[in-house]
Amino acid sequence: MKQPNRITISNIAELAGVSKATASLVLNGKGDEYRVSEETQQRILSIAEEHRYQPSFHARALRSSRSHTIGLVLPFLTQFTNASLAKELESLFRNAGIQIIIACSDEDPEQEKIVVNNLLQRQVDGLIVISSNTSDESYSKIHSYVPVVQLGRQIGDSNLPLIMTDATGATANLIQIIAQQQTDEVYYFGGEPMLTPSKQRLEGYKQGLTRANVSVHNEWIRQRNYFSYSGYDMMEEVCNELGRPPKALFTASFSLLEGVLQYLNQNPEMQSGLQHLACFDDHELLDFMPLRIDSIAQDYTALAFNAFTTLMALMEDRPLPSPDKQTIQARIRWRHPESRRLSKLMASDFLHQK
Amino acid sequence: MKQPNRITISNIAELAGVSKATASLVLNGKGDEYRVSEETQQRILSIAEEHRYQPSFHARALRSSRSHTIGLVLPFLTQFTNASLAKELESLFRNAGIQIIIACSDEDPEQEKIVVNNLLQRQVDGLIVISSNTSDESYSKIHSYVPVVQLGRQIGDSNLPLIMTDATGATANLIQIIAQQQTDEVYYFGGEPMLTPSKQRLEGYKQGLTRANVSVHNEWIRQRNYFSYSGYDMMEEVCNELGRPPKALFTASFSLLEGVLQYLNQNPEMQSGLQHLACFDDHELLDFMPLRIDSIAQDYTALAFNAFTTLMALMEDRPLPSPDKQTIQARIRWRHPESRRLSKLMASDFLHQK
DNA sequence: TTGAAAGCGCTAACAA
DNA sequence: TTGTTAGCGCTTTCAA
Repeated sequence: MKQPNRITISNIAELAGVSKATASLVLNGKGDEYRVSEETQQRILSIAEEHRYQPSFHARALRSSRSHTIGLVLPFLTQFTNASLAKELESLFRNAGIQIIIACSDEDPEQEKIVVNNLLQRQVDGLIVISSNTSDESYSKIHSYVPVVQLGRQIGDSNLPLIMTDATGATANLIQIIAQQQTDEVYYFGGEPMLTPSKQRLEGYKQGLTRANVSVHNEWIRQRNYFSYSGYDMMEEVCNELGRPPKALFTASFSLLEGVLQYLNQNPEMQSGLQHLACFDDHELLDFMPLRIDSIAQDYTALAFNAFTTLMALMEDRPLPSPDKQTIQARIRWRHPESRRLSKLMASDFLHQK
Repeated sequence: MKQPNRITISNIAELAGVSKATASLVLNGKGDEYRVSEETQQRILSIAEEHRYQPSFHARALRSSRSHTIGLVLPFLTQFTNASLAKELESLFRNAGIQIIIACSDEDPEQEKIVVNNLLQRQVDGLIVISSNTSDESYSKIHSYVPVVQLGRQIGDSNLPLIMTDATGATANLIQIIAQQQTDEVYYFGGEPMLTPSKQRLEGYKQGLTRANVSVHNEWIRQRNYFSYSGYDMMEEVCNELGRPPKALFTASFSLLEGVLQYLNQNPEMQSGLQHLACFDDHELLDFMPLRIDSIAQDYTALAFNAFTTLMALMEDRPLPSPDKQTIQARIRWRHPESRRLSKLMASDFLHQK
């Protein structure tokens, strides 16, 4: 399967009776700048069009050491959050003439190293990472020659540019409302405790309880990893311990919620008594669930857009349009009728105070 | 943001006191073949390792006109089906040393043309397309120099290699069981009628009705496009016409089902009377829905794997491992208790006949 | 057993 | 206003 005889800039130049250099200038829109005569320009352009000239990407990349390609590293493409971010980014960068290469780490730091290396070998001009690492050591090195932007998750306490959701704030607001209704107990199921989003969500949970005057019980807090089976396992564990389901439960991710739902589906007797179920991240289908699950919806468009502008600025050596660390507000989707009522109440209280 | 002084093969050669050519040979594992002395080989290899030599991707691509990159064109990354396929393909190709570039067409043939052009410009070595086109004209041309594999959807009656789900068979089986329970009416909501999967699903629907001795009523069949709002609109339309919901309804995609569910959520009075709801494509969350929705689960792993082996064979000019057109069986997820009972009955009948 | 040299397609100094 | 030239980093004859 061999390439057809690609038409090169030399061919075009020859056909137009000019030199490669002139052709290159014109084809790159620098014709006027270098004062190539209008007539020559037209000739070159029309010949190029006629022959459907397409500059060779790799030649250009080799020459200019810019590949017009960036890498996006993420754990799983099948997680709705990641797919949404990828989709938004893909379209933003494509419109800017930049291809984005998606690489999956499967939430595995080793794998992540491999795929990042791969991307660097391809001379990506920039990197957006939703990292599974807890140390930014390697990324800091990389950042010294290829800009790196952290999206959605902070790697340890990295100083690299970061765009993420205000998880603490949103979680605190959500938990506060739930804890006001369910002062006896509010359980928390989380993923890898070392990941920054986990810390923030847990912090938000604690703040929420405190604001509702409910003291934090450590036995309410369970953390494992973000795979859905962990949600299942933790739910099973708690239900067995209590001999009943928890009265209120917040899961720090949608995947964990799926595990919990699976458990409930297999053990329907555990559904009654579970008064409040809520989770971080949102899905349209939650609107049609019998359980009224409150959820936190991240703003993918804003997250992607800010990551885009930040990386573009870095790649073009422009000053950053906004601070290094950017926090995007999330929106809480109230589905539980009582939660909805209370949240409205609180909002109006807030207005009155003003 | 400039690249660090990349270490090139010339550097390595110089440090090892050999020529670029020798270094290249050794670094590409052709040392023995060309009988480079063991000692020289070791020297070159260890120096390369020490300096973490990484060959320049673009130089190599320029020289060999193979980019070790393939393109994957799909409508939306946020659709679970596409994300699942992309994920499987990404890992298969990565393990084979090939990067995959994902490009979204947003289900728009014009956009698709643009992104495909983009990919070709990057000299992808192959193309996997989940196309929104109805004519394979341009792909046929492309296929003459870059192999193209159709995945999940056939473009018109294209002869290009094709891997897809046996939608007709699965849909027929599903509909047959439903129609046996609900002989009065079984509605069908579909997407773009010109797309092959639409035709196959509709064909399966008709076969299923026929097998159940229910005659096809054209007013049961509505087709628009695959966006979820169309599901909503069609549902609204039918409910208004009938003054009640249809007794049984099959949607040709998950997205259409979402629209239907949204309508039902906003018009809860229309939920009673809707005895059977089923759809093409599956989602874990359906297990937790109050409505027992039967669904058809495609086998993403098999689809991706076959697309992978087929494209690899084409790229390496090997004979195809399997026929040009490959059909993958789907699995029906019975959730409605009566459907489940009937389907088991039928399976055992089938065994008895044997 | 190794090296010299050509060239993939492109851009950008520098000349003319 | 346009052309000449020198590489970017690599592979691959061909020659030694």
